[in-house]
Amino acid sequence: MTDETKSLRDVRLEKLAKLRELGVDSYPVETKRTHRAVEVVDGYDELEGVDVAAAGRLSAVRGHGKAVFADLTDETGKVQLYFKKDNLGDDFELLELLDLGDFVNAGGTVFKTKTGEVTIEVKWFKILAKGLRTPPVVKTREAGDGTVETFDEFADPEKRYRRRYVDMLVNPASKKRIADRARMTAAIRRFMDERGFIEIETPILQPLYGGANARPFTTYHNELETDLYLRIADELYLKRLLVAGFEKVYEIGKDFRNEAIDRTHYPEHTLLEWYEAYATYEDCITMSEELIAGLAEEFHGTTKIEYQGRPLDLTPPWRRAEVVPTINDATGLDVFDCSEDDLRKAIEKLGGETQESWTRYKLIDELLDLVVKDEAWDPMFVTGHPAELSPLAKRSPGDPRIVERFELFIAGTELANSFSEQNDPLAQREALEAQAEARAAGDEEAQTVDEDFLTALEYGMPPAGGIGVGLDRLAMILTDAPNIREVLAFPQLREKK
RNA sequence: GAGCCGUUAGCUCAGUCGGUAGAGCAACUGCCUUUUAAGCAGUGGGUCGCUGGUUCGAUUCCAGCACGGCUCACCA
Repeated sequence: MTDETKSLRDVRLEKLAKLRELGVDSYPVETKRTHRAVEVVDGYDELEGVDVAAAGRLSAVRGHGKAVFADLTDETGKVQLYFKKDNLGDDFELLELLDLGDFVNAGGTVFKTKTGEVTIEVKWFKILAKGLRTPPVVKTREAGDGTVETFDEFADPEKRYRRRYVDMLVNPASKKRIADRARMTAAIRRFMDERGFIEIETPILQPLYGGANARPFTTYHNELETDLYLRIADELYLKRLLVAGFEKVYEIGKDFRNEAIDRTHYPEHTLLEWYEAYATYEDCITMSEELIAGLAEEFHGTTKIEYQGRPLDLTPPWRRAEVVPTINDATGLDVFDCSEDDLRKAIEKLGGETQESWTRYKLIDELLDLVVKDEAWDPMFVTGHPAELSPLAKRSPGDPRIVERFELFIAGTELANSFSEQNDPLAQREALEAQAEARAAGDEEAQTVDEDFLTALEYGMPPAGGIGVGLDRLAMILTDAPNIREVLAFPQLREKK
């Protein structure tokens, strides 16, 4: 804490002490509240002349000698309070001991000022909670055309993220994003539930991690005396539920990947996964179009939205691009019938870089990025990945070199990944053992062999379509957030030393 | 991990071609009983991110470090 903070804080501590001397409890238990702020404003026609009581924070104070105007802000918005010495007598002096940010309970008669603002003429008030810190004072002015000009916005990203409660307190847009995200999650659950899916929670602490290629967080359970991993995907457990006899399951939860943070990546990210028996990845295409287009309609009233100043058309059906033909067209190669050297040259020609250790399939993956993903803005399904890139997917009946899979790209980032799920226990074992080999050869992100999962498959898993959808990124698109941190309530920053 | 940029009052920002800093809002004092970025008058508040170097003198120049932002790499 700096000295300056202390001095502002000291002033408030002194006021708190004075209140105590006067016998005022600055943190009382009881609140009397009949209306929320915006209910008073919107209900003016019925409430004119009626006594109401509101509670909230003092967000502005405008003194006029023997009268004071103040804004009282609660979760709904703000209502103006009018304190008059004539009405309040000695209590009027207590206003001196209130500060911006204090929680206050006030009751009185609803009226409209000369300038037409709905206001409560206060007859009584009491402090509900004294604040010791001065909140940043952000002021706004509404122009005639409805645009809002903001002064001294609390804008430093570091300060905003480190004290997110202050950010959300003084920046309505920050708070709205978080609330919109919650609405989005609720809408998704409704969407899934309406279609007969049930949400089942699967383990976050896992003895083995799988279902994706990523480095995990490791932890230790004292009583079991064993290392455990924080899950990197829900996939393998949700598929066990298909074995168990559930036909439509989903889960919304956090996955943990021990990786760097950037604009679209965060180590604990929220994923929606669903699995539907007797469906294929084609069904997942339809359903993801319906889900996301429906959310756009719900949030924006249209599927033609804007993201970061650029039009984004979410109207289904969405474009599709097949991996192999697209790469072949762009490079003039046949990716299944050319040398690794050709692939490397093609990558360099497209402005990419390669690493010595990369396998053929990693090279193809890189080409995929360069050729397909970078141009994807409006939604695009990238389908038909080489089988070696997708150990948990079923091979395409028409071409065993590729799988029944899509990745969905929107606004330049991957939003979903889906396959017709591999349910052949022997083929699955083979694919996972190939992963384990790659792992032994140094690929830290290759998957491991989960014997219990393979055993489950041997009991029989129905054919199924499955998908994982990145909900942080979906929230970014729906709330026009430039950075993943904006859709997280409390993003992590490096500790200040 | 790399490159570029940033860090000055509670908040938003100026500024010092090197002589220990300013504004608005917030705070404090006074005036003001329909204001709303209320107004008017006045006051206080800063080891200029940290540590070193150069210098008579560093917040300013240089280096290192910390934290952050953007871009790239990695990745969903």
